[in-house]
Amino acid sequence: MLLSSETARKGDPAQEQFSISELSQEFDVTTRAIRFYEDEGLLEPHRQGRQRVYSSRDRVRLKLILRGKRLGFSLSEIGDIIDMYDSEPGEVGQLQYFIEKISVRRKTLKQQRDDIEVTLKELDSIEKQCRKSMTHLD
Amino acid sequence: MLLSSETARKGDPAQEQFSISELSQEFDVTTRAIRFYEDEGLLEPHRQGRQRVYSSRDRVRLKLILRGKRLGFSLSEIGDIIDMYDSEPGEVGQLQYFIEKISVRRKTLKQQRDDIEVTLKELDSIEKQCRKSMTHLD
DNA sequence: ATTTCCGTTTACGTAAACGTCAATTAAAGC
DNA sequence: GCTTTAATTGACGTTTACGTAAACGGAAAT
Repeated sequence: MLLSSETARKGDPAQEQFSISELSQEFDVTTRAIRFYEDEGLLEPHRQGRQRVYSSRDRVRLKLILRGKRLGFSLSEIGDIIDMYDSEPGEVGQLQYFIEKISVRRKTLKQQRDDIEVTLKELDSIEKQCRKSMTHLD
Repeated sequence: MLLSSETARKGDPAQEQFSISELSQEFDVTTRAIRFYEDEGLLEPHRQGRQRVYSSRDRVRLKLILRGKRLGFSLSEIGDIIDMYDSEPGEVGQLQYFIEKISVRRKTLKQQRDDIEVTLKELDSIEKQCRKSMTHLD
């Protein structure tokens, strides 16, 4: 036994490999979702026969996808953005595109912050009213 | 002419009335959306004949709906929340529900903040690389 | 041999939040 | 009186991001 499948997979840190269920568990997404991202062109893992084998690069891309989602980007926007991580950093047009997207998102986030603050203040006042009327009933 | 329709509508500040298109323009939502909110039970304006007439209270509710949306709540959640603004502040269960929702949203927002920071840092580094390679070509 | 488990493909289903007609009505301006 | 103009109702269409079920394939465990 020169190389178990384990050592073969984990030997070189830059060449780790992952199954779809491993990634599914690690990032708490369904395998269905991961395959869907592939359908949408956001991932293209290797195959061993028919089975998908994900490299650490694929894993990073998945991370980026999920982060993009949390930031509110659509999958197609995420596709554009992720591809830019791979592309030569010389194409200024793409950089511009990226910067614009980010700036729009930033505005949304600020608006959200303001909204949250207002809402929390109102929450406080409602809570106070509530406690007031509760002690009133003692 | 004792009361023009204008003065009748704007006379008492607490009894202002609005048409669907006025609200639509003020808040930059389509009339379709406003009617949809009504279908979902989030608004119930009066009628003059068949036409919808919105009170300033309806207008406030619409504001709350839109803020809720910006905060990422679903329309049904928004419905629950808005109703609480109207309900007696004695029902603790509802308050509890509200507080939980808010706390979940708060977590999401923090996560978004972190994601944004990471992304912006990466953006910076990409930008630097780009400028570097540009000057390199001079 | 067969159950079990993981994975694959294909395809139809779903939920949310409206968009987009089409047909109708009603009011307002000229 | 006639025509814009604003509003209504009803119904079907649309997009995104998957869920879900069916049917099958290979490998491993019993």
